[in-house]
Amino acid sequence: MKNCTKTRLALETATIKDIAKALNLSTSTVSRALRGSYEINPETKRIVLECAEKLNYRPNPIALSLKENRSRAIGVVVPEIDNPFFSQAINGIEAIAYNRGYHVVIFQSHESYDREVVNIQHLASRRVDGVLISLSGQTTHVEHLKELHTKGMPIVFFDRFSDEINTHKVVADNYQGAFEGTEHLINSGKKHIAHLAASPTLSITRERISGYKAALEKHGIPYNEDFVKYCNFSIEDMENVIDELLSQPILPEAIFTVSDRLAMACLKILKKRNIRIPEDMALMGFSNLKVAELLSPSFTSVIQPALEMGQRAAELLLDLVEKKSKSPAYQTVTLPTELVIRDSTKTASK
Amino acid sequence: MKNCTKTRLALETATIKDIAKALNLSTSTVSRALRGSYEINPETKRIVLECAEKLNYRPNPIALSLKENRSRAIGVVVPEIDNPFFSQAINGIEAIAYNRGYHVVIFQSHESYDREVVNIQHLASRRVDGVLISLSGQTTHVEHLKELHTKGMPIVFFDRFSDEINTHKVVADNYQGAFEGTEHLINSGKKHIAHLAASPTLSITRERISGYKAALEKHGIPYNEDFVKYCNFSIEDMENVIDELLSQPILPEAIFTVSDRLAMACLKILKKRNIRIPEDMALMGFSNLKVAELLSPSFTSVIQPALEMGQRAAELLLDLVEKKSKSPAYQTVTLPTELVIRDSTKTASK
DNA sequence: AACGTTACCGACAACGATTGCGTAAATATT
DNA sequence: AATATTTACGCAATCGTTGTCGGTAACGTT
Repeated sequence: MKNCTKTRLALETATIKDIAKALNLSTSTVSRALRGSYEINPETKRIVLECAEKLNYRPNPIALSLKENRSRAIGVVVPEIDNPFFSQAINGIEAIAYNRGYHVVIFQSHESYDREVVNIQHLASRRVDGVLISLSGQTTHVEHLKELHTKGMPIVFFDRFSDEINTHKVVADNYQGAFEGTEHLINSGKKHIAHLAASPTLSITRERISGYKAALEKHGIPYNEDFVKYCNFSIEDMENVIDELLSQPILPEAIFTVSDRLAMACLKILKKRNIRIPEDMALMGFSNLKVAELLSPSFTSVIQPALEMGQRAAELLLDLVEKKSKSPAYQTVTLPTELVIRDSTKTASK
Repeated sequence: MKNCTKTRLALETATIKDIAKALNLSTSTVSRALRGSYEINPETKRIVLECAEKLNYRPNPIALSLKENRSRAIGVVVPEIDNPFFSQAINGIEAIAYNRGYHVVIFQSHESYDREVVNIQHLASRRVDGVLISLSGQTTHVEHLKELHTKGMPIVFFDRFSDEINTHKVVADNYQGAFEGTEHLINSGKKHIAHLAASPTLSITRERISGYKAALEKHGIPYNEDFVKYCNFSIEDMENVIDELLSQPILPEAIFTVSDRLAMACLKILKKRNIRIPEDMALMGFSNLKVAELLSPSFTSVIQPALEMGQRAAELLLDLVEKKSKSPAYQTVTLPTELVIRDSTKTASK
């Protein structure tokens, strides 16, 4: 009967015990009443519900997590939040997670392998129910993930994956996107087409180069490896590589960049050098910039469905998390890209 | 001695109990050994540490959370992740949280009051240790936050705050930024300057309008309320409002937009109408777009230190979280903005 | 009247970790 | 030698919740 006024450090929330005490019931009964168990008197239920309402009772998810050995949270590891592609993907992830009752815990690898490993360790010890990850540009081996995966942690890759782990993957059709993009440049009359690639260790890089090569081959244009430049993600490195490309004996007529940041760096340097786009040099990108059409000149892009990729990946992950049956029917979802042609590749010989 | 092979649903992780069993010790001893308690035999410690290492023991943060009534996670509520300002801010938040041992749980309000309320409820029941929030454009009252706050939940506002809650706030110097921006337009020879504002309920909106008015007043330009337009955040609404502004009897010579999305929408519409920038109309924004300089024309902006705002806010929040003393010396941190002048406001009469 | 059914509810253990308290043995003190 | 102290560890409670088991009524059945 005595109302205990315990002062906790943080916010005090009513527990099932408080309700039990107030109503002179056992915690078991209260628990069952709250979950609507059939073996509780409807009248008792009513009273319990009423009291719970009055005390503003909220079940403690931490206690539940401990009991059920699940956290109802998923971890997301991306190279950089502040990158339109990833922030759009996270938007999609959050949407799905949200209405399936999960929370999203964010980690950034900053394109660093070491950070990625630490992130994974955190996620593991955090007991998230599953992991969505897009690999860092530095990542060449995935033992850290493999260990987690064999231990039973559901993992789904999106965009940047590794073949060494057999699980769901959600990717854009990088090959086709690069093929169409390159073909568009070719159809615009360009023969010397450079390809500014990201880290050579990434799956997306390889796929896009394949598409690029295939388009060249289809149109009988010889492949020139001097026209393909890789770079990691530091600003200086990007600018150096681009400078290097533009200082070659044979200047390309077109540059196909495969990331937003590369595209921006490239545009900046070209402008600085007073190279006219698209007259002197056509430019296009694998881009998720919403402002692409407002750039100067408006930017031709192969657009990836970032939001949808996030959604699909989250759905697949949560299916894995909630699936009791160990059905390893792992699939690779390939989403179509879209080529949007704008001014940066407009052919002069119109 | 018997090695129990319990098969849990998810990943099996060694617990303190497993170590105790393997070493024929009590869990208390193991626990103390792991924390390096002075009252444990150094030799015993060694053995325990060794065994923990071998079993790849990781303390269960959920169990700790339950015991200590804290989660070592902070909740972040933003209107939209996929918005450069907020993704940059989250970047800063994640950086600080990361190296202070906290995790970041993300929520989006999508500029909806209802979503924001639900988010707050989730955060509360999730038992995060603190909340960082930037209010939604629809939010006019903050009872949901006030309740949480009076219950003891540390809350720190960044960018969009409410005066009704007495706590730390981290904001950009919106007044000064708007003042300088407006003055720049005036100095460029413009007299009819429109101000495209966000939701009138937001603190940032009021502050910026104040700065705008003050600049007008300083230069003896009468305030014309037809030149100030508010809009919420739906694309249609934005375009309607802009269309409306551009269809007035007196066309402004310059538009000062106060968000990235508004600036983009505005730029788009002006281009569609073949209104030349800056000849027919100067344009500038309160922007965090990294590509602002690459837009067509390059975009004059008042830049907010988004990353730093996130960092400062996270620091203040974690200080609150970890502070034992209830010292309500709440402060409002105002970070300076920076006016970057580019082509979109270049004066023709140079 | 004796038994079996239901309906309803409580005690207890468990999830993983920490901690106050107790206590045995080993050592030190007188 | 008797006592006091230290060393090193175990027991049990705790955090909030749920599952298992069990129990007690009230009722119906023979």
